[in-house]
Amino acid sequence: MTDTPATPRRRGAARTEELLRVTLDLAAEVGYAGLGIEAVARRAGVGKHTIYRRWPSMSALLLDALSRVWASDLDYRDTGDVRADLREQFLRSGLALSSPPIGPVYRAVIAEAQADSTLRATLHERFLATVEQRTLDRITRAQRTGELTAEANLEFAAEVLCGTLYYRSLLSTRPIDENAVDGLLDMFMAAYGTSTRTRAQTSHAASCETPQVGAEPVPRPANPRLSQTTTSDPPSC
Amino acid sequence: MTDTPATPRRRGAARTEELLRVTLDLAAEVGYAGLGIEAVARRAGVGKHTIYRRWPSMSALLLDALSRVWASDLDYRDTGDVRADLREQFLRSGLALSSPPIGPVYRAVIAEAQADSTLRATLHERFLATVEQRTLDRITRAQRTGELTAEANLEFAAEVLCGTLYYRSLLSTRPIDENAVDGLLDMFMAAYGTSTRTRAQTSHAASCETPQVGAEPVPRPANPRLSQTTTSDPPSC
DNA sequence: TCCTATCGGCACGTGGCGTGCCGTTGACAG
DNA sequence: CTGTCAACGGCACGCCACGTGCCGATAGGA
Repeated sequence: MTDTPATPRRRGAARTEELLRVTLDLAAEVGYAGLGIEAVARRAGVGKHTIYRRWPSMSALLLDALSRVWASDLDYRDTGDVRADLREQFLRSGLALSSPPIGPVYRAVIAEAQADSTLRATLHERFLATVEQRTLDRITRAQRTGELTAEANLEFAAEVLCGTLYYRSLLSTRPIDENAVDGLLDMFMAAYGTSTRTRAQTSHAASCETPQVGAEPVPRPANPRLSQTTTSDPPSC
Repeated sequence: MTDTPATPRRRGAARTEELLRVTLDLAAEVGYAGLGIEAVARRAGVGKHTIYRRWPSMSALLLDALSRVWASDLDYRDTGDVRADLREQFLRSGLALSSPPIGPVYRAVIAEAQADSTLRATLHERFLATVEQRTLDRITRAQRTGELTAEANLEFAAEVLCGTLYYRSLLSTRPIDENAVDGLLDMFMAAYGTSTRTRAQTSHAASCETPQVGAEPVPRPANPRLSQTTTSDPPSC
C-alpha cells in the first residue's frame, strides 16, 4: 500500500489511524490466527507500548477496527418495498461478514468474547443490538405503511432476522447467498406480510430473473460518506 | 460419588472417561478462560501425554466432552402439538446452553472454531447441523399431519429456529426465556401454521388443560421491556 | 532554542503449548 | 509366580505471546 513515504517517525493521533488500518490489513491476510498485539506491532513497525497506550487489550483494538469498516455504508434503504430493502441489505451484510476485512475481525472479537462476558456485552451493545435496532426501525416503518401486519411482534422479528444471518455466517458453514436470504424473507413475509398471502415462492428464485425493473436490487446506492470521522458509528444489519 | 479413595493409578479406557468428566467439571468451574490441556491434566492428576495420546488438541477433547452431555437432550417429543413440542425443547436447550456444564464448553469450542475452519466444519456437522436436522424432522412430521402448510420451506425454517436460539444464547446477552421462545414461535407459526390466522397463543399443549390464567391468549403488542425472568415455569405440563 | 511527551527498541517474567525423555506401574502372558 | 511391555506420571525443554519496565531518540510546541 501507500506506506508512509518518508519516515514521519511518530505522531499522536495519526498513529492511531494507522494502527487501525494495519490491524485490518493483518486480519485480512492472516485471519484470526496469528492476530495479536505483537503481530500488529511488528507489522506497523511500532513498539508494543504505542498500542497499549491506546487500547487496553487486543479486544478493544479489534472493536475499534471493526467500527471503522462496519459502520459506513450500512443503512437500510427505504424504497417502499420492505422485502427488497431487507434483501439488499442482508446480501450486502452477508458478503461483508464473509469477506476479508470484516469477517476475520468479527470472528476474532467473537472468539475473545466467549471468554470475557464484559467484552460480550460490549460487542452486543455496540454492534449486534445496533444492527437489530436498524432492522427494527426499517420494519417498523413498513408496519406503519401497512406492509406488515399491525399485530406483528417486530422486536422478535428483528432479532430473528439478524440472528439467523449471524448464525449462518459465523457459526454455520453455509454462505449467505440469495437462496438463504430469500428463504429467510419468505418466512418473515409469510408471517407478517400483508400483501398476497403467497408472496413466498420458495427459493428457485434463480429460475427466473427478477421481474422488477424499477426497484432493481442492484446495490449501488453509494451512500455519500457522511463523515469519515473515527467516531464509532453504529452499524446496521 | 466421591470415588478415587486409593490410587488405581492407571487404566486405558477408564482414563478417557475420567478425563472427559474432569474436563466438564473444570469447564463448569472456571469457564472457558483457564481451560486448557495443562489445566485438565493438573486437575486430573495426569501427565499431558495421557491427554495428547487420546486427543490431538484441546478442541477435540472439548468436542468429545460436549457430545457426552449434549447428545441426550436432542430429541424432540411428539405429542401431536408442534408448537408445544418445540417450545419445550427450545426452553430446555436454552437452559442447557446457558448452564455450567454445556455453556462454557460450547463457548470454548466456538471460540476456537473461529480460528480453525476445520474445527468449524466439524462443529457444524457434529452439533449444529444435527440439531437442525432433529428440528427439521419434527416440523416435517407436523407438516405431514397438517399442522404446517404444505408449501412451507422447512429447511430454512429449521435453520431460523435453531439459529435464533444459538444467536441469543451465544452472541447476544439476553436469556432464552419463555418470552423469547414464544416470540420466535409466534413468528414461525404465523408463517407456516395452518390453524387459523389467530397466531400465537402461548399454546400450552392442547392435550392438557392448564389452569394457568397468566397465559397470554393473544400476543400483546405492548411487548414491554424484556422482562428477564429466569425459568419461572416448568416446561412440562 | 529548549522541553517534554511520545516513540522504537530491548529485555524481563509469566504462562500455556507441544514434545522428548525417564523411571514406574500394572495388566497380561507364560 | 515371574517376565514383558505398553501405558503412565513427572520433569524439562524450546517456543511464543502477553503485559510491563527501562532507556535513548525524536519531534513538535513553548
